[in-house]
Amino acid sequence: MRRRRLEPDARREQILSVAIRLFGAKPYAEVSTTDVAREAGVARGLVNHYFGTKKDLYLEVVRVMLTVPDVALEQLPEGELPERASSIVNWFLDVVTRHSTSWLAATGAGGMADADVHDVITEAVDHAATGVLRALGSDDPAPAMRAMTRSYVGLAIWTAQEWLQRGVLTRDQVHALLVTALISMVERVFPEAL
Amino acid sequence: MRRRRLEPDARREQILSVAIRLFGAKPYAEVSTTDVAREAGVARGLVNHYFGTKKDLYLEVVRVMLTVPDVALEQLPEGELPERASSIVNWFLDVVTRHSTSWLAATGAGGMADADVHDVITEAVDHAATGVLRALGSDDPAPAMRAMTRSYVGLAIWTAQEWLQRGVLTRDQVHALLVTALISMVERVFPEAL
DNA sequence: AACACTATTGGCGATGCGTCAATAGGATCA
DNA sequence: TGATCCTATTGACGCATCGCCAATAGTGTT
Repeated sequence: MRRRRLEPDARREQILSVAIRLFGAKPYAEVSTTDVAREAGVARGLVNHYFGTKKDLYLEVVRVMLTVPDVALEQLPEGELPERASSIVNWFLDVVTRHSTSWLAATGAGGMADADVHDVITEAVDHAATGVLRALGSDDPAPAMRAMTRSYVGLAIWTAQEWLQRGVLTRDQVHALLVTALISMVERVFPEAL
Repeated sequence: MRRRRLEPDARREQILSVAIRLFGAKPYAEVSTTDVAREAGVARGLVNHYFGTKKDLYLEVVRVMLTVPDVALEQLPEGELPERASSIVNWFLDVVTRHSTSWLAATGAGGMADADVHDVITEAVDHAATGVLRALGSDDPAPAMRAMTRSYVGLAIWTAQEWLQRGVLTRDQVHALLVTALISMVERVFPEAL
């Protein structure tokens, strides 16, 4: 058996891409490190060598899955609340649509839901909440306001899953629901909560 | 070793209660069938005999965890929308508070998030959505309306977790957020979505 | 007291994971 | 070009868990 020797970065990247594909297609428990190694054309021990434990590898995969280019977040329209809400929701739906499969795998069924994974997802949600708050013009919100925004992001995630997995709602309906919910939250809840 | 012989129902019940306790305290992967058997004072093979595979046992556990006495759902106040919304939210928060640990384990971190488990949770969410819709006086809603209500239940679950795990929000704030969101949804989204 | 029914046991085989000493690819240098 | 060194890579060992099934032993019945 002829073996090929790669730069550590390249090998790591290759194994990671295989893992992303497999964990995106099947749930955690149904993907063995043997599978990853075989598809990468590599000994199983090498996977452990680069990523430590299997859970560590999965955490890396989830991190990549949830990492999202937030360039678009920097250049949001200046208009009134409805315009800003609409555009941030559109941005979110675009992201989810583009990475739908891996995104569903990371947040919904197919994951692992252990404590560490939960932390990674929580961090991503918090990041998204920051983006939403910034889009609303609030750069340094009160803790309660930030917490409620995290809940809103949860609604967005949940609704996106409902949309993509069940197919009952149209994108326009999802958009309307999320925009309305966001505006209502800002107008009716935030003023009283602070 | 003296062994005790029980009625199948009793033995099954006993093992199940042990499993509920363990799966409520530790995530799926960290609970072995050996643990369950040991704590139940029983051979490991017996667990398989009564519940089949480990996942089957876990599914049974999640079902029990999510099963909720919906007697209170039958007798909801007759008042206007705000009153009805407030009482259904209160009912939900009461349930979550009472079964908080097992409830968090079933819906959030600590679970397994495989496809079958996801189905069980989805079913429970759908059941809760039915309750909400009934509280709103809608017994046979359009599919889109039902789907949006499922999303709302998702918001409620997410917010409850935010509340119980992070402790940033107070119960009153959670209540206000959920009631407002529900009313907004009914008033602003449902009329246009149908 | 002997029997029959079946709840219960304990061990077998398979699979997956983490680790580590041994191996060999390939760049460097004489 | 051929010897040498560094380290990327391998393969196997030990351990844990799981599903399965034939053997065993409670317990009510005759």
